[in-house]
Amino acid sequence: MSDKNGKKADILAVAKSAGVSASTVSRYFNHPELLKPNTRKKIDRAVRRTGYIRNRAAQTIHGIRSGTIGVMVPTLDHAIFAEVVQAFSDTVGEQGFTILLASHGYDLQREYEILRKFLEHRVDGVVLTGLDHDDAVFQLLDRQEVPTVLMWNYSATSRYPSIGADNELAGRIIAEHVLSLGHRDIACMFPPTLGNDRALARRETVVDTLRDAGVVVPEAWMLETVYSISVAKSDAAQLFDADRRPTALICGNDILATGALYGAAASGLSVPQDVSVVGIGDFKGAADIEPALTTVRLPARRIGQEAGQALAATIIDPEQTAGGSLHCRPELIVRQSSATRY
Amino acid sequence: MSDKNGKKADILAVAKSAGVSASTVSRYFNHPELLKPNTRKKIDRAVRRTGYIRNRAAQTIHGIRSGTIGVMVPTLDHAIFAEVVQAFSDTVGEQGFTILLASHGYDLQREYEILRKFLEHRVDGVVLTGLDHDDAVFQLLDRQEVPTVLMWNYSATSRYPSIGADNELAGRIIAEHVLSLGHRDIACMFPPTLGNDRALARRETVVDTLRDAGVVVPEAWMLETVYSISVAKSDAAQLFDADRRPTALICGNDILATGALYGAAASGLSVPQDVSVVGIGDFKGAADIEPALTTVRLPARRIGQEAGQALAATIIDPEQTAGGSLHCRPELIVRQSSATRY
DNA sequence: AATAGTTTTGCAAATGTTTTCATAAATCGT
DNA sequence: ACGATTTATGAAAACATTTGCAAAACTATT
Repeated sequence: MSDKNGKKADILAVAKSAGVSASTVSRYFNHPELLKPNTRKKIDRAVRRTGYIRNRAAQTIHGIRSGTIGVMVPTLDHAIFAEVVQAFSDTVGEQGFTILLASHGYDLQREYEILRKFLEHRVDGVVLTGLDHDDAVFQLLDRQEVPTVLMWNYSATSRYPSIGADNELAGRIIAEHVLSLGHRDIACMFPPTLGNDRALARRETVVDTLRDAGVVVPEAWMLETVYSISVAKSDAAQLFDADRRPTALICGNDILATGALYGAAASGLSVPQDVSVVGIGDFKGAADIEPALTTVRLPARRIGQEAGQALAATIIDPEQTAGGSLHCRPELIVRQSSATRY
Repeated sequence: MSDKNGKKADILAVAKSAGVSASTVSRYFNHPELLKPNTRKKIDRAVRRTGYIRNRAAQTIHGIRSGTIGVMVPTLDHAIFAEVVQAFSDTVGEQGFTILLASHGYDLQREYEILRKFLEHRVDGVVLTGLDHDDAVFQLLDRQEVPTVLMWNYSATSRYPSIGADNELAGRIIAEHVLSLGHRDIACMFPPTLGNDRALARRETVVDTLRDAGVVVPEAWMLETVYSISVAKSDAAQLFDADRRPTALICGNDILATGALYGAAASGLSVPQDVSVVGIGDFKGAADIEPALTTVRLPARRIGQEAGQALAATIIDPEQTAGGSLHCRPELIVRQSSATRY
């Protein structure tokens, strides 16, 4: 069925099989309108016959775009990042890009190494998660002049265009919500903030907002809990079983909040009557849990799309679309897990 | 600080800057042991000075491996796939591979297109999710002779090495568990099976196993529910609110089961006293929900690792490790959501 | 100091494509 | 049927590397 069954077909094999030159075959793919319909047909058949597949590596060394975008996330194990990546990938996929994906596990040194790998592959652009990165990372990006967007977080003053939610705002929103319900005895549960600027931003703002309202969170109520429902559950249960307990618990993300909800149940407390529990994120399922979780929505899907849109645009026309950061505003979603202190 | 600040540095710029030839620089990267320590040092400095980053595209056209692996999943929005991908990526990352990731959204035609893209990028290997794929996909793989593994599902007779769990077995295990508890009035809730061989395999086997035990599931109890906690919740609630209701509900995955648990609560039923609910998957959080979910564990993490291991091995030494499928056995995890019919 | 052997380096060809430029073929008006 | 345009094709250079081979630079041995 196929010519030259031995080695894999290259453009020359196709040319030979079609009785034309390599240049013509190249044009067949890149500028088909320049070919006579008849030649086009001949080449078409030859391509089929030989099973030829274009070699992007060979194109790339001509300075042609590689058609890849490097995407870096801390981990895919958090549904929220998976969602962002999915949306991003779909969006740029429509424009013909394929993503190179890697996760650094909150290790900034690894992030640098992976970025180098991306650049070795001559990605047309890169997306990093969050605003804070090793200085070496930024230097590398500067030097290589590769289109970059920082996604997930937003800051007007970020070093590269940032597209995402303002996590400080998210923290403020949820803190103000809890305060507005009259709570004064408030505990916090946040993930470790090392190498995680999102979590850090949220925590700081929550604490600040509470303090500005005259509420200080006692040391013992300032929980640092790893990203895990079961750990959050037991940490929360322990908190609730203590002599004195808070009337509200602000969690750094919905996973912790979910665990906290279970923890409350395990301690025999009912939410929101005995204690209010709130999260940040509006992860999938937050609406469905019992009781439905009050939280701040970080629009993951939209962020992924906007980031994809923006990066693809910059890659395709570097002049035009340089620079714009975009804020995907977080939004308070009040459900059943929070109520007025009574 | 850097020479030739204009254009991006290539190997020749480094060579010039170090006062050696391009070949020597190439060897510096590929066979450093062939260089004199002194030359090595000179080149080292020149690389730093010029900010040179190797161009894998240019290497790839010499038949050198591209260092990429194409990974195709239906979607990243299911935590379980995200988990597999994460494990896979980490595993092959250790061997220096970066993954090209794409999702086809259960559209087999798109899968073919994406596979072509992968091949254009000259991936060193590809991973597909599940056993069933368009014939064109298999033909392409055959023809291009690219190392391939099918992950997530296992079958001894798969067309390419498959590494994953036997979904039929998973279905049988959970069905037998429910039967063993004495249930006879059993409902099923499965996702749409179009383009989803995993779900199909599970459903078929569940139904068969029940029938073999003399239990037939009435039409009205055979729910087809999209992958969504909230939809599952309302579907389950509707099921439970009917005149006659089952004493057990077998769900095709843990997301549906989670929804069903909420649905039961909404209908005022307690699990497992009034009704047993079981899932398949053992997704993260299945252990933590109230009541903790009885399910069949599909070892996602392990599957990703094993698949990565196997594929990397085949790529690095194609002769040695051709072919081995591997079964990551599913395992019944009995928790609180199932109990003897009473 | 000269020879043989070994290690290190450079030259040039090769890799699979795109693209510029030149040429051949087709089309057109007369 | 003729030259003038226009259109379609091919030859060769370019891209950033690697690699086989040969030359050059060392070492060791006498």
